[in-house]
Order: sequence, then structure tokens, then C-alpha cells
Amino acid sequence: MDKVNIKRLAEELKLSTSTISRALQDSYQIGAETKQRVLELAKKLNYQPNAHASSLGSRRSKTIAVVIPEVFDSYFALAINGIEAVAQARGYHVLIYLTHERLQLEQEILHAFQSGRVDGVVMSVSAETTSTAHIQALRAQGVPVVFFDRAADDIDTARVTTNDAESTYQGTCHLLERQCTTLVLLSISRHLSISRQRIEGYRRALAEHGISQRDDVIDCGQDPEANCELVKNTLEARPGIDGIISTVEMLTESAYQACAALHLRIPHDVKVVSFYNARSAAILNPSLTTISQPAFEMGKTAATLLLKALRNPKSTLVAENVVLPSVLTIRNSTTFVG
Amino acid sequence: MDKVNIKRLAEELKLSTSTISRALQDSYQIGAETKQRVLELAKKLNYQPNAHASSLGSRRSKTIAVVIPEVFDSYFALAINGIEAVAQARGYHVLIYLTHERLQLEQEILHAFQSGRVDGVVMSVSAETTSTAHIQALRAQGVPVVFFDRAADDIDTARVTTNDAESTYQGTCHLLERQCTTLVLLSISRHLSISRQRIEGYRRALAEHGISQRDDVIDCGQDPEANCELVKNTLEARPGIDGIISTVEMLTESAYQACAALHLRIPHDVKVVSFYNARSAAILNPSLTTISQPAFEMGKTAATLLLKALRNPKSTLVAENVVLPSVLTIRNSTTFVG
DNA sequence: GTGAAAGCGCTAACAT
DNA sequence: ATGTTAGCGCTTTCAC
Repeated sequence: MDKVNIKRLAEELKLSTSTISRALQDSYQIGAETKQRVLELAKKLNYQPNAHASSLGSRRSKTIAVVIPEVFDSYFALAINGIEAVAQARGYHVLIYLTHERLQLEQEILHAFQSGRVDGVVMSVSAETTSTAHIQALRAQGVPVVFFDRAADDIDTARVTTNDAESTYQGTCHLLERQCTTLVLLSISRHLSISRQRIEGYRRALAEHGISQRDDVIDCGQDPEANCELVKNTLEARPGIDGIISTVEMLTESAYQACAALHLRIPHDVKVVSFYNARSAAILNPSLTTISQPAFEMGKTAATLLLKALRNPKSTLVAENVVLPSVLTIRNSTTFVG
Repeated sequence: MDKVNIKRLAEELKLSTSTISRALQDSYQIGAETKQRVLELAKKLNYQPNAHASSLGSRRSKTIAVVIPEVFDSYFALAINGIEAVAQARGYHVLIYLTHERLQLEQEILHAFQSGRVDGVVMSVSAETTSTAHIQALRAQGVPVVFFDRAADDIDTARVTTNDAESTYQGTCHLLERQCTTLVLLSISRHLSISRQRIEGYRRALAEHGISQRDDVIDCGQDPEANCELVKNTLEARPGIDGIISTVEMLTESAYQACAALHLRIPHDVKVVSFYNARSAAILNPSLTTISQPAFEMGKTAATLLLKALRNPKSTLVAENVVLPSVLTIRNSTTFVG
């Protein structure tokens, strides 16, 4: 029982390996009848093409990499689903790499991609990513990169984002319309483009309502407990706060728990709106007013753009910006309580 | 500017390609000084080894596959983190495949692994997986498979599970101790080993409390709305129900919403305990009593077992069963209300 | 429409 | 400690 490879098929059918190869690729040069025979024997012998040999020979791996900070938030979990859906449909494989929000890891990962392991990359930059030379270097090697959600501003490539500024603006306006007078915004990593955009939308809403605040952006970290403390301390230090807008799903928990610890009732004392994608929003205590990003679609779109670029050899990925809007869903955490 | 490969390095240093190859692999046969020179030039020229050529030549891909049903539940998201953590630490790469709970997809995915694309597989079977020939076939080809969470009973290999029966038993006892008299258990796919185990633990608890019930297992599907309807209909049809135990994170939402729709108060009218891993458990309305699996550790352990097996060529993966206990955390959804 | 042959870039005996 | 030499299994010109 020899291993079944292209050579074996060739021998059995008294054809050359190149004919077999072409037949398996459904090449137009091969006669229908021959194709038929090849496919039949391949199936009969349970032939499985060696992916590495194929990649080596063709210089295309049919593999894309997904580089993301974490998979805790529902956002990235849902985005993976979207990416995987289109990849699977097109016969592509998906390698997952987590940067754990560290620039150095991100650099190492991308650097290694120069080996040709992957044909392209779909990524969301880490919270630490200020310098982007590693991304540029990869692109210079001809590996296309598509950003989704968290993009690097200074790189001209396709990106799929949501209307960060606008949706935060809407969320903030919503709080203000519900009679909030003093707000705080929970943020991570201010040099992240999306963070800045969200803050900008927030500020614009405040400005339009004639409100000027200072020190109203709380920079949180990765540790939920520490963040909870941070929020708690802020709420204690400035008792007037009656509205919280959280820009990350993870921070919702900290906001709720900080309020609980201080016996502040939501929405009575403090109203909360959060970027949030998990279905649990509806069954929180109280149910949460959310800004939810179309995570699945964003992943799907990013992967689609990448695969499209991969189709023509001259992988020309133009600086295209697809914006998929988030939706504000009003629930009890911002109910007006006269 | 030629492409920089091992041959190029060899020429520049006037060494053979094999010496370069060995030096790069830190072989003991190579002199320290030579190694030094090779590594320096490699770095200087930004040499990146071609992963496919390497895999082809060595017949080892340094890649493992993760095959899971979905990434919606926090469980799998957390498990991915665990798997990725150990893979990254050992220089392995992680390919993600989603079966979307479909046996056919799972079969196709595993079948394709016979090509040598991956060195091993960490998997959780789909809800439809009754036949396991595809898994056996892969193992027969010498590709080791480690199960985590959802294992196939009839396959003798390493598996990492939680104490499904025992923890469900505990959760059920907890409900009974809180004076519940009529329970239902929300399940998916009864032929899944873990489902059966959980049901068994549940039944044992009931039996020990002298309770015999019928038709108390509700078989849910993948659609949250449909599941909600199902739960609602059951609660309506049998008004005595005062305790729900949900065996899947996703079903918690359906349980909560069904209760809300019927104006049943949790925990007053109905108490709820659920397998649940998301941090949001603490801020649900009411906060949820959970049985939480050590998801990250389970992923980590499964990957560790796989990589260990991969180290010795004779990939002997014995039928070893690592059980990491879940923890019951009591919150308000099961508070006793006299 | 099919075949011959030269790689793809690296690994791994086998030599020395 | 280093070199020689075959592959690994497939793709892809270039012939016919």
C-alpha cells in the first residue's frame, strides 16, 4: 500500500504527472474523458493532494492569516465567524494569531509572514501599535493586508470599519437627551484610531449640546478588576457623573460593577450605553443600551476584499474604506427616570 | 536583489546549503562560530525560511488544526486562547476550522487533513457527530487527535473534559435545595457525549431526592428565537416548573427571555442555573448562578497533550482522560425566596 | 490534448 | 564539523 500521490495516479492511468496535475485543477487543456478517469481514480484511491508541495510549487498557499488582539470580546469571535465563512467557501484556510495587545508580538508574527506562509492577512492592530513599519514591510513583500475594525491610519490599504465617530456621537446624544449632564467615556489605548474616532464623536455631541468637560475620558487597561477600580474611583471622585459611555464590550462589566459597588442605580443614578455585541445585552441587569458593530459582516467583508485582491496576481489593494454602520439599540440602561 | 533563501546564504558564506540548514536549526553538529556567522547573515539579509519547503522536506508542518463547532459561546473563544497560547510558545501555528455543527463539514475538513497539512488536531465534535469513521481514518493515517469538551466516546485517544455529570449533579442539587420541585433541563443534541453525561448527573440528583419526572429534557437547536419559543411553550404547557438548568451558555438567553415573556420572575417563580463562561454572568438580570468550565485551561491542556505527542515521532496518543472540574458559582438567579 | 523535465526551497541520509 | 546528493510532491514552462 504505497502512498497515493500524483505520481501513483499517473502510473496507474499511464499518463504523465503533469496531465494528472492539470486534470485535478480542472484545466481547460485536458479532455473531459481524461479528467473523468483521473477524478475517479483519485477518489477511489482517496488521493489527498499535499498542501505544502502544492504551495511550494505554485507559490500560493491558499491560506490567509487573521491577526487579532484577543478572542474574549464577542466582537472578534463573531468576526472570525465571518472571515472563516468566506474563506471556507473559497477553499482558503485560516491561520489565527493573537497579539495579546502587544506590539512586539504583532511585529514578530507579521515578520514571519514574509516567508510566504500565507497569501494575505486580515488584521486588527494591537492597542500598542503606534509604529507600523512591520506592516509596511510585509506589504512591500507583496503580501496584501486588509484591516478590519482597528486600522492603522498611515497605511493605504483596504479597511473595513464601522462608523465609530458617528455611532458614538449618536450614543452620546442619546444620553444627553435622556437628561444626563455629566458624562465619562471609558476608552482603551488612545492612540488606536478607532478610540480617537469614538472620542471625537463623543466630543462633538457634547459640544453641540454646549457642554464642555475635562478629564472625562478614562483610559482603561486589560484587567477587568483594575478597570472596575478605576471607574469606581472616578465616580467617587466626581459625584455628579450620571452617564457612562463604554467603547469596549469588556468595560461594560466594570461599569456595571463599579456602579453596584457604589450603590448607584442604573439607569436611575447613572445611565450606561456601551459598544457591545454579545446577545446577553438583552438580559443584563438592567438590559443594556448598545451600540453594536456588524461584527460578522465586517469580518466577512474584510476577507472578501482580501480574497478578491488575491485573485489577480498583481494584488493591487487600493486604499478603499468600507464603512458598515453600527446600530444603537435602546434598552433599560438608559431609560428615562423622571 | 535576489530572493534570499538558503542557497543564497550558502553562496555568500561559501558553505553548503546543508550546513546553513543545520546551523539555522541549531544542530549540534555545527560549530559555534559557523552558527554565529550564519545567523548574522540571515538576520542581515532578513532571511525568512519558506514554511512550505520546510514542511515538504521534513514532513512536519509545525501546524495544528483546531476544529470546533462555532465561536459564539465564550467557551470556544476562551479555549482558542488557551490553545493558541501553548502553540505560539512552542512555535506552532493554529489553523481554525468551524464545522457549524454539521457532520458533513466536519468530515470534509478532517478528510482534507490526510494531505499532511497539519501535524495534529485538537477538536470538539459537532452536535451531529454520530459516526466517527472520519476521525478514525485520520488517526489511522498517523495524525493524532485530541478531544476537548465534546469527545467521541468510541475513540481511544487523549481527551480533556470537565466533570460534566458531577457538576450538573451539583447544579441540580443546588436547585432542589433551594426548594425547586419541578425541573427542566435545556439540552442540545442528545447523542453528544457531554449532553448525555450532563443529563445523567441531572437524573441522578433527581433520583437521590426521590423525584421522578418525564419529558423534562428540552432538546434545543441552534436558533435562539426558536429555542426561546420552545422553552416558552414548555413553561406554559406545564405550569409547575420552578427550576431550569441550562447546559449551554447560548440557552441562558432563551431561558431568561422565555421567563420574561411569561412574566415569570427569576428567581421568585423560576430559578435558573446554567453552564456559562462569559464574565457577563455577574451583571445579568438577575445575576446568574453558573457552572463554569475552565475553558482556557482545557484548551491549553488539550494543545499541550497534542504537542507532547508530536514530539516523539511515534505519536503514541494513549487513551488518557484529563478531567478539569467546573465550578458552581451561586448568584441571584437561584436565590431562595421564601 | 498530453508529456518531459526543470524547478519550488528545504531536509536528511550518507559521506568525508 | 562540513559537503554531496537525493529527494519531498506538486506546478509549470516548453515541446510535440
